[in-house]
Amino acid sequence: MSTPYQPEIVEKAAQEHWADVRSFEVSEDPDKEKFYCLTMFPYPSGKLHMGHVRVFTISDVIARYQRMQGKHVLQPMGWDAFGMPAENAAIQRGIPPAQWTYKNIDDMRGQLKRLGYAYDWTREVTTCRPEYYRWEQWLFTRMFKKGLVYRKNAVVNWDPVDQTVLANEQVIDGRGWRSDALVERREIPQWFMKITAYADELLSELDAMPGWPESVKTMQRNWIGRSEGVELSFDVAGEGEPLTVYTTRPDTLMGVTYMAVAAEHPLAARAARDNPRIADFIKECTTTDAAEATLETMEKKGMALGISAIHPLTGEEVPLWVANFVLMSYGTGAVMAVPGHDERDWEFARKHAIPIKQVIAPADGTTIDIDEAVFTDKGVLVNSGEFDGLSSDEAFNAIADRFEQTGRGGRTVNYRLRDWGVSRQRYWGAPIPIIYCDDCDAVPVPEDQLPVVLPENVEFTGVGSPLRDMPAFFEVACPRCGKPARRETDTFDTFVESSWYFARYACPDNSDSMLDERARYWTPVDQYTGGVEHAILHLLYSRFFQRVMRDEGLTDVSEPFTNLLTQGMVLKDGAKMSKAKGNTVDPQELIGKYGADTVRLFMMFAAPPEQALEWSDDGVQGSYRFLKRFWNAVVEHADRGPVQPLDPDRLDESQQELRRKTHLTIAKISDDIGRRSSFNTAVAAAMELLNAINKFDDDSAAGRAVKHEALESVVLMLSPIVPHICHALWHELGHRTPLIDQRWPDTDAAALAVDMIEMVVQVNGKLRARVSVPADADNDTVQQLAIADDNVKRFVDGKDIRKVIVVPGRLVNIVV
RNA sequence: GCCGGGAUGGCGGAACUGGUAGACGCGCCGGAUUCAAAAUCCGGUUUCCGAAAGGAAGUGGGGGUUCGAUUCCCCCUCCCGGCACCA
Repeated sequence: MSTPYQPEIVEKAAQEHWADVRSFEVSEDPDKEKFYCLTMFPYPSGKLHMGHVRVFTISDVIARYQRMQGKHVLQPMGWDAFGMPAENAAIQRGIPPAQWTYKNIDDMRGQLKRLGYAYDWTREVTTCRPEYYRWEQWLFTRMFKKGLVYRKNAVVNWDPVDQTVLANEQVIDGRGWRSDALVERREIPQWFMKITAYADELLSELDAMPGWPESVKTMQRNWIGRSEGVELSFDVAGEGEPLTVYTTRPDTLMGVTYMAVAAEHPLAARAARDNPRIADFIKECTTTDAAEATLETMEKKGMALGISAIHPLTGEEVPLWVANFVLMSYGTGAVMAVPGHDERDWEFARKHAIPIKQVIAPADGTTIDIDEAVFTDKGVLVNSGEFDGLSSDEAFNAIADRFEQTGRGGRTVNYRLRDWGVSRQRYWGAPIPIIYCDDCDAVPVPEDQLPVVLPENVEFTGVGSPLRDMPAFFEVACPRCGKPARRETDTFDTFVESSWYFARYACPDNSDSMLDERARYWTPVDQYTGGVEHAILHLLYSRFFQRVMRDEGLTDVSEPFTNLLTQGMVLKDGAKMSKAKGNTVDPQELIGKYGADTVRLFMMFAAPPEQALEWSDDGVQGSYRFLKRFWNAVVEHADRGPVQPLDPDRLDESQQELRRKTHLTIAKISDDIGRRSSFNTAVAAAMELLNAINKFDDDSAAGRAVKHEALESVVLMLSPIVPHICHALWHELGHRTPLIDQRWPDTDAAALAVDMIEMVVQVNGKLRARVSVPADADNDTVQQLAIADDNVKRFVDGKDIRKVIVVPGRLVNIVV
């Protein structure tokens, strides 16, 4: 009786072997082709969840596959350890955020090890450690000196009851999640990084990134939102300062019938001084959260200010409105409104009985009724005086020229992208290295005083940051003049840590500089894998930081991630697994029941990596069943003793057939994993081959040799996905050297050759027969064979053959 | 609201460049084994008509291009991700 499959024993043995010989620890070797395989590092939230298991397994399969291709593979792991959940846990359980975080990291590291991932644990990075975040503090001070960071007022969600700033996530239906108070938009001074200085480069380089999904590049392009337009100024009656607006459609300028400013705009404030209704309206506008989705979906409201702007071309007066959909943080906080040719302006004008003027007519000469429907396409100018008859594009230039000549505006390039606000009014983050001095203003902390260490043993109440109650932290001397000064108590956005960790894995132990020569060897990341929810922010900030580091002379690399794979979520009952929904499945439990390999196999088999994966308990059992069949097939074969060497020239037909299947499968799986990242079909192909092996009943010496080759191939090809069972089965097949050091199998082209192929015959596009034809038959022969088929005759006889299409090797379509 | 993605048997999915729709797995049905059950093994399984051979329909809905469309184009519905302080 053979040994049954016992995952716990098999997996322990494999993991001990990898640990003993330090299989995954790598150092720089310029003679070898490197492959840097990285997963978006996890937030240490407590325990591993299925989403983690999925993304880490995908990455591990790629890393192990590349290693078998002979690459020198680095796969590190670390912790995105700052963030709000630690503060929440601290409030709920009275544990300091640091203590909670370190405990979670220890738990999750243990779970990762049990899953057998090929990580170089000597490079582990934890972002809440001063030895990590000191370098982003250092880079911030460098950026300060270059003018790449600056301070300005910016909007936050203010909870008037708890007297705290809330994250967008903490605002539920416009109310604070704990206080239930209506949230207000409030402006406070915050630090910004000038990502817009890199907008052009971040945009144009996307064209040279074939390794990224088109969808992600499109999202980034749209997010950066480069537009070419015209900036023009309107005089305001009774005001010295003109009102400047930006438009991409200066051709519609003659159709302006009103203008709108943001609630926070000085002109709105002026009008509110002697009009309490306007003051109330402005108050109402700021009683909302700051999320763009909220502002874009709420009812469009506005109020006339009783102030007029002067149309810069006609001199006519147009009324000025304050509107809740105009944002102070976008552009100038003011827009010109052309209701005839802009959807939102049209609806607003209809609602408030503002005149709608048609100034663009369709280019094809059709007439339209502008009071019935808005017309947003480009066309030909009408009702526009001297510009009548020009096309929209001609008018764009004519009007832009006019403003440039009069000095009242001109062509500008505008970006939707805004500078990155990095200040957070929270405790559990990296301190922003700034000291405020009454005389010297904001002074960056000098390099020799870094890091600014976050005190870890704190009393955490949840109302405001504890740093504000710690004079020992914030009472400092001004680094420039030595007078008493105050340290910044805001911390960095946690996206700052995740914007450069990938580079730090190359040299996590360097205490003298942010990066060193080792980073030049390992970066850029060859394969980056993570959730599609990071398609814009994290990936764009990382691309920005990489360039800042480049311009600081730390690296020559501009793009941090050469190839990107965005994996889908893990769902159960059609919804994302989450504690709140109570539909989570604990990976630990499943590993205990079936072993890590079964969980890994199911994750890779159940869905393509980019798509959402629907959890299925039955599916996991199916994966377990497959591994048992796999185990038994190899063990039973091995139990029959050693095999003779394979002689490919002396095989009978069924032996040739199995050998052909083996090499077809090698070609298929190599392509699926290596080129397509299509792991689910790779597993399916391996299952098919194993089914063929199990049906192959031939105990002759040649038969056993063919079977041996087939089983070895399956073991090698499944090893990136289920490395533990394959490690054991490789030994079972008689090998002394461990599987982890084996190369990927090669396809033998000679084994793929066939004499006859099956072709499909269609009549008028409908499948009518299958015919067997010689592989080298020409089109005429194929056509004759197809028409000779009895069932084909039934549909062709008595009709005229109009056309015959032969797709070589595939099908014949007879059109009658 | 805006940007990106998705929809295929009872279920997860396959069909890669416009060329056999439903690979592989789950579930279910039937059989073998068993005192019995579990486990395992063998066979079947899109729907409808038919004993079968075979035929008809069929990839979210509507239209179009093509000898041929799950695949390309237009319109629509629903679902998911992101929207700058969740990570």
